[in-house]
Amino acid sequence: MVPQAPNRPPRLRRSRADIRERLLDSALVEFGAKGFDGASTRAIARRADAHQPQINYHFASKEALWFAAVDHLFELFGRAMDGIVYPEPDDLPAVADALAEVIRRFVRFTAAHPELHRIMMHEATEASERLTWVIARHVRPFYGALMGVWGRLRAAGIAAPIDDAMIHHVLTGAVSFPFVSAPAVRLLTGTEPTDPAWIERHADGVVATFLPGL
Amino acid sequence: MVPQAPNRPPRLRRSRADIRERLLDSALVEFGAKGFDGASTRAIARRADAHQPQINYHFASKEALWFAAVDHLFELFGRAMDGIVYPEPDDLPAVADALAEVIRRFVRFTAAHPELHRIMMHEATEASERLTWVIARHVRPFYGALMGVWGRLRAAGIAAPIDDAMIHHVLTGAVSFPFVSAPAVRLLTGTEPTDPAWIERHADGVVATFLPGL
DNA sequence: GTCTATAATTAGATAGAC
DNA sequence: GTCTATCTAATTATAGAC
Repeated sequence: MVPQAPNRPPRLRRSRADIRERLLDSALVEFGAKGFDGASTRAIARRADAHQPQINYHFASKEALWFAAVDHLFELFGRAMDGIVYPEPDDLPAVADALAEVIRRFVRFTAAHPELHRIMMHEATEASERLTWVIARHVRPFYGALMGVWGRLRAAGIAAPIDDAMIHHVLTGAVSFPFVSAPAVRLLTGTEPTDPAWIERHADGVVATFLPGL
Repeated sequence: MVPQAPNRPPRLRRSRADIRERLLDSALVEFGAKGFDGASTRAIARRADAHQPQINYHFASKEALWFAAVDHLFELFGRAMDGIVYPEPDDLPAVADALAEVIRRFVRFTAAHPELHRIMMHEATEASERLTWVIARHVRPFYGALMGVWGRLRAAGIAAPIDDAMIHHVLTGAVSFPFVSAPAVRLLTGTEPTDPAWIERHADGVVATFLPGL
């Protein structure tokens, strides 16, 4: 019974203050690529250059890590919408301009952070506590804001003829699917959805299509 | 050493000729809800009222089951498009009518079989052999057909101003996202995406939005 | 707080009785 | 072809040295 095996590799200690943030970023990529069940905590830790048990140390569980990572990402999304000026509801052309700006920022954010809607897509295919939580906490505010103006924009002939109850998901699908499916876009079209010109063309197209009366 | 334990449950034999098809249908639901990695062969077998090893008997592996199930589903999709009359390419109004009919059938099929684009979404978030295979085998033909007419419809002022390289994914996202995310739609809007009236309103909205010059 | 070791569970696949 | 039992590997989580 030797107290220390002779050829055990030396214990490397990699102390870093930002390990929590690195784990959050890594979790977003892995959850976005594989979904909650498909992603493994080992892969998340490896990508963050950490050890698997550190996830249970810095977060309570795999699920707690998921909630923290999604909170973090929606915080970034909210920040991307900062500074939008919401005009008087009766000034419909100004409302349309503001919505166009929201759509453009939505496109750019989704291009920069495809993980958000990748995770939403993975989750939205099946009812779950995680889905209920993310919708109540993060999605409903944006849905409510769009509901408040879409009907009036349609009546004024500015917005495309899509039902109020459907516009949120139709618009979200049109905006985010090319970035969520970026690997498929590359295979199918040979174009690069992270190219800035690609992103702006996509934003122009979506705005012109969904707000044709602008 | 008793040759037969006394209280072992009796061996129930459930022989069914349609077990292969039941496994395919079950696999589509489970792969659609959880993705390839998240779905378990035990859950797939349970839903088909079969035993887990029967998957390895009737199919070579979990992956072979995935390929067979996706092949089966795209076969149904192709059948849903049967009978579409493709007019002369120069008769643009007739081409637009045909495309509108394709979109309507696409909407109805996705409503009836949300598993197809659920599986596509799960797969498209990460490059893989499965993604490469399904795009080359099943997606590219439809992409090619749309490419052939979209530019001319745009030039004629019939189609919405979306780039040729983007229209496939923008349209697919707009059509399928509400059905792929049906659990989210129910939570967020309180409406039911499988309701026939809902489906037709969605089809009308997408056709009018993407083919405004019709 | 980081690390090794491992417990407890579950995964896909296989062997062989029936 | 169906079924029970089981193998091997991978999973999340925990215990305890450092």
